[in-house]
Amino acid sequence: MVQSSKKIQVVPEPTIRRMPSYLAFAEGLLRKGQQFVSSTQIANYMNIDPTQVTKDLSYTAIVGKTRVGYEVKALVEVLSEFLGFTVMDNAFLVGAGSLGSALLHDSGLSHFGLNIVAAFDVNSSTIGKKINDIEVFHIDQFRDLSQEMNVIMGIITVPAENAQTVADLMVAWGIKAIWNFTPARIKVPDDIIVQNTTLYSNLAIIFNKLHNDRKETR
Amino acid sequence: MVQSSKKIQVVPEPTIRRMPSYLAFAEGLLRKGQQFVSSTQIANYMNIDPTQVTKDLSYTAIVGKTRVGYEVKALVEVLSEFLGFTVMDNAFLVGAGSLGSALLHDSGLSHFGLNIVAAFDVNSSTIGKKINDIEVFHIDQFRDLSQEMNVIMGIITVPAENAQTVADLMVAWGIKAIWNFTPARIKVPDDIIVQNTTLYSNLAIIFNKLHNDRKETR
DNA sequence: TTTCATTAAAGAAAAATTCCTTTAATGATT
DNA sequence: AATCATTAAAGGAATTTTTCTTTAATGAAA
Ligand SMILES: NC(=O)c1ccc[n+]([C@@H]2O[C@H](COP(=O)([O-])OP(=O)(O)OC[C@H]3O[C@@H](n4cnc5c(N)ncnc54)[C@H](O)[C@@H]3O)[C@@H](O)[C@H]2O)c1
Ligand SMILES: NC(=O)c1ccc[n+]([C@@H]2O[C@H](COP(=O)([O-])OP(=O)(O)OC[C@H]3O[C@@H](n4cnc5c(N)ncnc54)[C@H](O)[C@@H]3O)[C@@H](O)[C@H]2O)c1
Repeated sequence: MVQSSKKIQVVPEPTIRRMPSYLAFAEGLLRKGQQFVSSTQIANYMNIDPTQVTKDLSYTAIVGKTRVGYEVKALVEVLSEFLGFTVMDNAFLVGAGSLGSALLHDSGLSHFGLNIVAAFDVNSSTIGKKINDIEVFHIDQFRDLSQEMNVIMGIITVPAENAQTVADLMVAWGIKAIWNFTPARIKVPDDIIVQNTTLYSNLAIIFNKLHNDRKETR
Repeated sequence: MVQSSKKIQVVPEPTIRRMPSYLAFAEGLLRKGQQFVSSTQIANYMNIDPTQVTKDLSYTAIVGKTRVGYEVKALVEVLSEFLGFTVMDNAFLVGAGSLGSALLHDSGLSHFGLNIVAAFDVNSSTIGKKINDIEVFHIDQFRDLSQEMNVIMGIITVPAENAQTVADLMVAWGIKAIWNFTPARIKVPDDIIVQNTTLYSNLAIIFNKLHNDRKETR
């Protein structure tokens, strides 16, 4: 079948999912001063097949050296670049509750290219406060701020029943991607990217394995 | 090919991943008083193919009625049961920092069958406190408590560099499954179930789509 | 210098997953 | 009562992803 625009994204999603872990591993090796790392080593760390690693890495610019492996420093650079972690993207977070606060606290996000510039809520007890130096505004101020700052991503951490309302708001003010942490599935125009992160799916997988006495890592 | 022990887990992992969202949707309909729901409706909500829904649901006990769909009440019950959300499992959480606290606050977990009975940390400023009625102990008290309580799962929310230490501890005290929120990949015996939940993978997927001007939901 | 073992890379095969097609059932409409 | 349209279910095709196999390169060891 001829696919015109779909051919753009050739990198399999599972590959992209694994890459941040490759990166984290490589960064660790870099700190320890290791110069080269083989696909076998990475595969062993990840509990996957070595050819999976080479295939995944073949999507990036890096080339390995036979009998030696990949240069750790180059690997870190190439993966960071490839994953878009080197350019900072600005984001708004809506719902500065338990999960929202945790994300605001997470320095890992800024390390991986995401800069949360402001948070929003409706609860007067949190509005006006600063969480990890990020101010919490009332949701009504959303408009003014999104214009000023160059914000392309919205993070939704409100209760599930309010997810759609918040999503609509985000779309209205020109946000391009939404990271949705609620179990609710939101409806947005086709050109808006939505990434649903449902923690409970992971729970379901664990329970399934537990009840079937299985022993996989993945 | 003949598969002896591997045949036990016949349910595809992607199916299990989708099920909690079906459940959340069905629960919403139940609250609204809707009696039946068709695969088309569910698929529309999830932005997937309707046959995917029927195939997924075919792994459970529920049978749909032609021209009507699935009974919402039965669907909720069957999915909850199937996903193991009806039996409560006890868990320990180690690392009562930002993310750990968020999880301790999350009532969704107990709704989905996970009961965090105690938290552990090394930071004296949090030890002794209660987060959402769950007490934070010093990590050294881990042993005594895991014996007393019937704890089968360990949740790791410490900094990545301490993940392995904590995992070793959890294994030593008989925990059967580990839910690992750090980007580090931990090494455990084969019979221990590990579920890695790396939020940064989701970030990588968003960035990839953003940079390729794609427009998928998934 | 020669042999050996380890490795990346590429391509093929296998497996898993999704998507499509067909069939039969049945509530709603006429 | 007859027709129509919607739906679940089952099977198979297509696609995607993983795993296996082969090849060539090269550092280390003999
Ligand atoms: N806490 C967790 O660890 C966790 C885990 C998995 C999923 N989640 C999901 O994340 C979401 C949030 O969970 P939480 O535990 O942080 O809940 P929470 O109640 O602690 O926080 C929600 C926040 O959103 C705010 N809010 C509500 N409606 C709003 C609106 N329309 N606009 C702006 N702000 C609004 C509330 O004032 C509150 O501060 C839920 O959907 C939950 O299922 C949370
Ligand atoms: N905060 C987030 O939203 C977020 C998002 C994605 C991933 N993560 C990951 O989750 C992990 C924790 O992140 P965080 O933001 O909660 O960090 P944090 O620093 O807020 O919390 C870590 C906690 O672990 C405790 N700790 C450290 N070593 C310990 C040990 N050996 N035993 C027991 N407790 C110990 C610390 O005292 C601290 O309270 C990190 O690996 C991070 O990458 C966090």
